[in-house]
This record gives sequence, structure tokens and C-alpha cells, in this order.
Amino acid sequence: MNSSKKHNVVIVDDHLLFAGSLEKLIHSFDGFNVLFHAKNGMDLQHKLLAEEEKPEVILLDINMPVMNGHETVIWLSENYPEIKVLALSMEDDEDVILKMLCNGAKGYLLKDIHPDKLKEALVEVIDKGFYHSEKVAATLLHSLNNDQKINAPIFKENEITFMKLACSEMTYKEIAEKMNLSPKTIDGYRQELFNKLHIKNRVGLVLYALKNDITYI
Amino acid sequence: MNSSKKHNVVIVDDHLLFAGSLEKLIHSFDGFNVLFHAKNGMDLQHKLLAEEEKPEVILLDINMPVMNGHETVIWLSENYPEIKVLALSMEDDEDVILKMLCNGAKGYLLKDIHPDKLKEALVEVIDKGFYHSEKVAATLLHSLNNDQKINAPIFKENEITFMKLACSEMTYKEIAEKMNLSPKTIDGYRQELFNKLHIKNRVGLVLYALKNDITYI
DNA sequence: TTTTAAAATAGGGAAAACCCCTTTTATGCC
DNA sequence: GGCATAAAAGGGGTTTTCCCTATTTTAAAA
Repeated sequence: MNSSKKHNVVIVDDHLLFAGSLEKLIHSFDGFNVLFHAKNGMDLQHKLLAEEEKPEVILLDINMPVMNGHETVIWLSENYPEIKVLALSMEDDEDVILKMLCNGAKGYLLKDIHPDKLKEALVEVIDKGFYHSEKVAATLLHSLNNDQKINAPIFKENEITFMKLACSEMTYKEIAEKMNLSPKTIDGYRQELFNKLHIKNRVGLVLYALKNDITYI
Repeated sequence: MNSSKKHNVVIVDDHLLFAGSLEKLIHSFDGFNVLFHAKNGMDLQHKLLAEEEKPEVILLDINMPVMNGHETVIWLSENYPEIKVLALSMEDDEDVILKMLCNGAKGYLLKDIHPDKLKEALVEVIDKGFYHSEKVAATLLHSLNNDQKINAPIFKENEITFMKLACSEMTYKEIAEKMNLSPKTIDGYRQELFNKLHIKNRVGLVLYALKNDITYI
């Protein structure tokens, strides 16, 4: 800590109960003050513009309705780059963490951390400018090492469209019509995907698409 | 409130940060004390058995690893029926709410409620023996009125097994073998389900099964 | 024991899915 | 233009799915 004045924090989380509780916790930390909380990114925008005093740190939930953590952190790094954002989330999904950090978050906290860690994170992000818990660091390291994306198949635009449409009751003929292609071309896409994904039939394709969120549903 | 002594509360939630923050919040309430917290149902069992003093109220998260809220509330109502359980959850899924209340929870709180509501709920569950927020009450009412379950199809055991197996790359013939039935019987199940569910083909069946969690996956 | 209803099974045929192999068409590059 | 390459389309055949319409088996009810 390099100042005697209290550090202002803002909480952005749609779970009021959590936000409210978190506020109590942060108030119990020496040298920290909660300026206000916001229900989502949109709410934060309004309140930041209205509020004279700006926070040093924003604790930002990722899963929110209206305007989620990703969009919010992008907006923040464009409009208030001096405010340090600590992302707060349930899941330790590698892609999500990477996305948040790439978009400008200074740290990533999992909601299952010990309350003491939060204080540690707040102090560190103010002093050093960033904070990364062991678990998140480990997750990132893991994602760099055995990077699944290397073996992950790459799809062409049409293949993705086809896959999405295959997750419906349409016949291949109907899918062909919808995509303005010959049924034979669709037949080709199908075969190509079956080979790529090591699947045997359309059910396999549907299961793959749903598991990987390649879907209109 | 009918006693001057502090009311003991226990928090069960795998999100340490939330649990810790919530503790601060509850401590700030007049007349309430947090006895301890537990990471999941299993942890709660051990701590309840070890601890001399029992809580009046347990705030119980539903989504937990190891032993979730459903299993825990059943165990609690069998072993500590005098402890009042307030279920705590993100989602206002009707089925989940109903299940928790049927299994003995005295109330259901959504995590996006205002902190003041939590105090209200704690006071009420101690005084009246139950608490239901407007939103949950409305949700339940809604579920009773336009009860989807009335039109919801009822499945026979074999139909369910078949549906689960259909969500795989097995052919109907292979499914028949697995179920020790004639392929023609499977053909009958298929047709029956297609009619019941107003679907046209196996993809429709897979989508239905996955949407309704009728699955081994 | 007969009756009856539901579950299981069958036959047969059309449509769709699946598969391999070839040809045409589009596209970029020297 | 000539050439390589990939995408699109076609030929033709097997298997699986789909959808009728019966018949047999099973088990419960009368």
C-alpha cells in the first residue's frame, strides 16, 4: 500500500446478495472503501459517468445479463484505462480467462477463493498493477502446454453453417436448398466432417456441435 | 424475533469468497451469528457432527460439487429436522425450486436478491418457520397455473432407456441388441415417441432428449 | 378360464442417410 | 493462358431410417 487515503473499489455483479456481502467484506479490509455497485456493464457506464469520484479498482463479474464482463472490460479499457479491472467468475474456463485478460483485465479471481486472497489481490493490483492467483496461472500454463487447439479441427464457414443446420429436423436435401447448394455438395461436407471428427453418423455430428456450441439453438 | 440470544446460522457454499462475504453481511445483522461454513454437503455433515452447538438456520447453496443441495437437504431433514434450511441459488428454475421445497427446505432465495431481503428471510424463517420471496412465489404459482407437466408426455421406462441410447452413434439394431429386444420393437418405440413428441426424425429425438436432460451424456 | 388391453414383434416398402469414386467448376498463381 | 488446387456436383450402390399395417405374446382383469 503506498497511500494513507482509502482505495475506492466498485463492484459489478448482478447478484445483489453477493455484491452486498462482498461490500461488507471489503469494508472490513484496512484501507479499502466501496464506492458503489452496479448490476451490469450498462449500469456501470451510467454510474461511472454520473459519479464524480472514480474507483481505482473494479471487481467485475463475467456472467451478467444486459452487458457482460467481456463487453464491459473492453469498454472500460477504452474509456477508463487507468481503472484496474479484476475479473470475477465461477468457472476457470481457459478461453474465458484468456479473453478477459486479452481485453484488458488486470487479474482474474475465481469465486471460490478464500476471502483473504481477495485482499491480497486488491493490494497487489494496486501496487504491482496486476494479480494472478496460482490456480489461474496454472490453468493458463496448462492451456499453453497441452493446447487442445492444436489438434482441434478447423472448420470452413460452410461447414459450420451446415453443422448448425444439421442440428435440426431438416433433411440433407432441405439443408442443401437452404444453403443454395447441391445435395451432393452437402453430402461432401457431411463426409468430410465425419472423417475430421471421427464420427459415424448424423447423431454424432449433432452431439459434437451441441457440445462445442456450434449451434443456432 | 422472539429471543435476545443470537441466532446461529451456518453457510454451505463452495464459493469461499461468497461464503466469507455473506458471513460479514450476516454479522452486520442484529441478532445473528455465523457458526461456521462448509464447502459442501459432505463437509457440513462432518462439521455438524463435530460441532457441539447446532445452528437454527442453514443457508444452503444448491450447485455444489461432492454433495449438492438436493442430497444435503434430504440428509438434513432426516438427521436434523429442527434445523431450518434456506436454499440459495442462482437460477429460478421451477423444477429445482419445487424439488428443494419438497425435500424439506423452508425457503428458497435467489442470489440476486437485495441484502436486506436476506435479513427479512432469516427473521421470517425463524419466526414463522418458512420464507418465500415474491419472485419465487410467483414462479411457483406460474408453474402451477400453466403447468407444462399436464401436457408433458409421460414416458415408459423402456422409452427413456431407448431415448438415452438414441443419443449416441448406435444404430437402432445395436440399440435393440443392447436392450435385448427385437429391432422391430425399437422401431415401435421410435414411432411412438415421434408421434408423442411431434418430431420427424432421430435428430429431433436427440434434441428433445438433450433439452430435457434425458441422457447418459 | 376366457377376455382384453398393452407390449412386443413382423413384413414390406419408400425415403433418407451413408459411402466411394469421378467429373466439373471456380480460384489463385506463375 | 496454363497449371495446381480446392470446392462443388454427380453417378451409383448399400445400409439405415422411417412408416405403414398386421400378428403374436404377455399379463392383468373379469
